[in-house]
Amino acid sequence: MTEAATINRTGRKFQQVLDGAREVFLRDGFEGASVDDIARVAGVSKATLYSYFPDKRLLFSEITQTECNAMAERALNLIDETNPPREVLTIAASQIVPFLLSEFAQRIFRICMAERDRFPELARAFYAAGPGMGRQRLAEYLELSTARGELVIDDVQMAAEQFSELCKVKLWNLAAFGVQTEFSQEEIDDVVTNAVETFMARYGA
Amino acid sequence: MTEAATINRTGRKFQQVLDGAREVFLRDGFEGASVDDIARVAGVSKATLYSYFPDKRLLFSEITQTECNAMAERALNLIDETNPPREVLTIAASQIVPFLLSEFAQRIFRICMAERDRFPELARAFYAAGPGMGRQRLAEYLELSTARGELVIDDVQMAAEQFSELCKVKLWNLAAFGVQTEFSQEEIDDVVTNAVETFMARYGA
DNA sequence: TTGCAACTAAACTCACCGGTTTATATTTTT
DNA sequence: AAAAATATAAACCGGTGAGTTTAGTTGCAA
Repeated sequence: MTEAATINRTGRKFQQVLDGAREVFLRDGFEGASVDDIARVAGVSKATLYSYFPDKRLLFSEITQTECNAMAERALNLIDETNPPREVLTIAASQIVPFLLSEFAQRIFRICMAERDRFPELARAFYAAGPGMGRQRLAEYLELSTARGELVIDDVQMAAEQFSELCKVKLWNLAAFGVQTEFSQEEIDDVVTNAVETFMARYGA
Repeated sequence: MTEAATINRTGRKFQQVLDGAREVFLRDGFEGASVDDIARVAGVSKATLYSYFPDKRLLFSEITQTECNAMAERALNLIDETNPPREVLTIAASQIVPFLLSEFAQRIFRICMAERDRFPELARAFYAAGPGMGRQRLAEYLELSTARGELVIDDVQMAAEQFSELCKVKLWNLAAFGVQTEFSQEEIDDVVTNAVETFMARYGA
């Protein structure tokens, strides 16, 4: 007994269900999304949906985990370690800032916050795959660059955190609180250059 | 006609309702809180509650607006402008960091994120009363200190934002994503001194 | 004492939602 | 073509939650 309550991935319309669930969950969050709505958007009957997934929670976990992995993948291929720090950091910031402001990153972040009590694992997984991974990657570069004598850093983890945080200045709060949703290239560049400038003022060789 | 659907503040137990609603909303958020539960915690019948507030939404707005104003009040009396920047900023950061990590600030933030689509005004009001107000206050000090020649800042708004953001390093993310909830004085001091150090490296005279 | 206003508990309406079942139809396999 | 697997619509179940109604109680003021 004790049915494993697992996911049945064999059906013809499995991918349709995933796609529909992704759309609705990203739009409405966990509580906000109704299973009927997901089935309708997926172009599938509710019974079919339930023949793949034992319940709503597992469907939600599946979607968000997939999304987190996809994000980690994207975040990984950002840094070219051969250039001098100022250049590397400027390029990195130029990619980090718009990503942090993207509809996608903002949605996922909000869902994590909203469902943190219901799904503590979700927020933690997102942290590990997203901000945590990015900072780790950055810390490795800073370590290398310090060894080369290009930077002077005693605590690379702290330095990496500070740089990430400097990338959130101004615009991220505006986006998160819904005060402003569109950002000009000038606004972004301003944040990027100031992040690099402040970072280099402290850690530049 | 078109009943104003307004709040009736005259009843004897009005304050009880507010107190109960504050507790339950802060604990469970908007969707998570049931009106029955609020009435029970407030020690009041549901009919009485509905004789004060036309609906749940308005009750929620009332509570959160009150909370935001209270927070703005607290945040205002932080800075003593007569001391040198390094000291002022260290003291400010020492108060800002623990506040950002407090159960209260975290709860309100999460509720704002969770209900951003349902109550866009709520998140914006919180931003204006909280982060926005704090940064404005800090910017004024930086302006003053720059005029005195103690600091060298061309864009004080940007500098204020950077300092606030440096206060969020490491610990705030851990708290927001539920990875860690308790923080030692050492962890906090580490963030504070590094925030001040980095800030002064860029903007110190 | 009477009358009135606030309050109460409890039952009730109505809508929605997660999940199941049923009876039928379509595809795929043999 | 027959059998087996898969999908379907629609009805259904049990539960919950917002908001209303009702019938009765408390307390105060004239």
